[in-house]
Amino acid sequence: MAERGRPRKFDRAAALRRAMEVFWERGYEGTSLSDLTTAMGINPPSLYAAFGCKEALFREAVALYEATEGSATESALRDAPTAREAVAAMLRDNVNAYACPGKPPGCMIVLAATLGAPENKGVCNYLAECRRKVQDALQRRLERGVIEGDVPAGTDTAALAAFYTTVLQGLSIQARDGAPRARLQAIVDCAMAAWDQLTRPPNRRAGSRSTTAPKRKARVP
Amino acid sequence: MAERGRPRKFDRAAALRRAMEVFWERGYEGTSLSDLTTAMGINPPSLYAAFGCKEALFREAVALYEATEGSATESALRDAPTAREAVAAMLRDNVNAYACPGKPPGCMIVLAATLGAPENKGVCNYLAECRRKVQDALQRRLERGVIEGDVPAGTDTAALAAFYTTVLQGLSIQARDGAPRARLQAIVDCAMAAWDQLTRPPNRRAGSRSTTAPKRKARVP
DNA sequence: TCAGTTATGTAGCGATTGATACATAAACTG
DNA sequence: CAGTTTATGTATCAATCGCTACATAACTGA
Repeated sequence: MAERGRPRKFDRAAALRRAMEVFWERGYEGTSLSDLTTAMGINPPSLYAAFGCKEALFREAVALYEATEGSATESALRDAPTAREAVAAMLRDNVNAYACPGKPPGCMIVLAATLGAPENKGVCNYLAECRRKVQDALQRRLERGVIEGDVPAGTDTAALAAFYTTVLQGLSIQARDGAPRARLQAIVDCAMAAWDQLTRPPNRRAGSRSTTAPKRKARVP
Repeated sequence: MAERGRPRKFDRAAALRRAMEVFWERGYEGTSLSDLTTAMGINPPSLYAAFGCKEALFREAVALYEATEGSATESALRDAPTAREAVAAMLRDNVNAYACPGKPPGCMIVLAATLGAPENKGVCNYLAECRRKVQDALQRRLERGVIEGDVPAGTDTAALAAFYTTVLQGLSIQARDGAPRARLQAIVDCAMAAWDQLTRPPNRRAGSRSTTAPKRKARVP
């Protein structure tokens, strides 16, 4: 099982990490092959031999991102003892990751390919699926909270998961726009302030009236 | 003051609208000049004579977007009688805009140029400034609520504005990922459920402890 | 009628895009 | 050693990128 042929001259893992950093900073369409080969310190044939094509390299870069920079979400949801603490830890740890000095601000999976040309739709859909998986994992964690008793039965776990995922995704935009860590954390605190209200049993919930059609006349002070 | 020279053969406003739709759907870097001229029904020289260059056309398209599709935010903040109703209306109206059939889902200003190549940094910064203006307008509306008495004095209007702006921006990602209007509205309801807690006077606020460093041991059910 | 002015269509600019052909280099096996 | 296999560097490829030169068309005012 020994390696055949001429051995690779560069460190594949290190080169992949460089590629990830460039994609994270500039996005998929904003990164050219020239940008990649320069950052990775290799020539195009080496890149194609080792990674296949630009899109395949990007997918590997996303996988690396998930396993390293983006691992806070999974570990928070897994390790926290209650659903509430899991959500709070997930948001807090991601805030720390989004505002880490020396690294691109915000989440690569949220930012690197929101829109794009039709020929890059595969990339956009791939990231969308990654985002959906995060939301699903959050919802499962909430449902586990219902089973374990720290979240009341009847809680709308799907809505709750969608809400906190939305906040998480919005935080990436805020981080890219230059919001410092303290402000991101303040946003998280605001989001967590809704927890008690959102996990109140439906029958005695107070502030859950819909905002789609205000029933009563506005109170003018 | 009559017009000199050969008159323009195409409708400039209509062509700009077509350009806006393409940018909205594919983003700045995902849209080529060929895409634009095809959608606008004109040839490159006409585009450059009428709009200058790709970036100038994009900025005009953004301005058109703000004046039409994105006008809900401004009108909601201006017309609602209380700050709370203003925020609720802003979120609700934007949800309706984000999930409007036949139009690209989500907000163009949030999605069209999150990341990009260094040479397109001007475009990204321009959109970031647009987003900051929305957040500033929201904060001013909250401060008006403090003055008019429907928001308690001492409320952290900056944090509140950042929070609801974050939700608004996250909703664009959710919309692009295919969330139907009902789910987007459910997210808005979750965000509004935090209002009472966030506008409670600071001294008797209950759930405002920071999540940065949990002080007490987790409660295990 | 005739400059002067502006818009249009054709055709193509230099540069860059993602991706390769090809000869050579460096390892292994026999 | 020869033969096989794989990686590397050079030097591109066709296609597309954003953009424009140029001749002509269609209007104005004098």
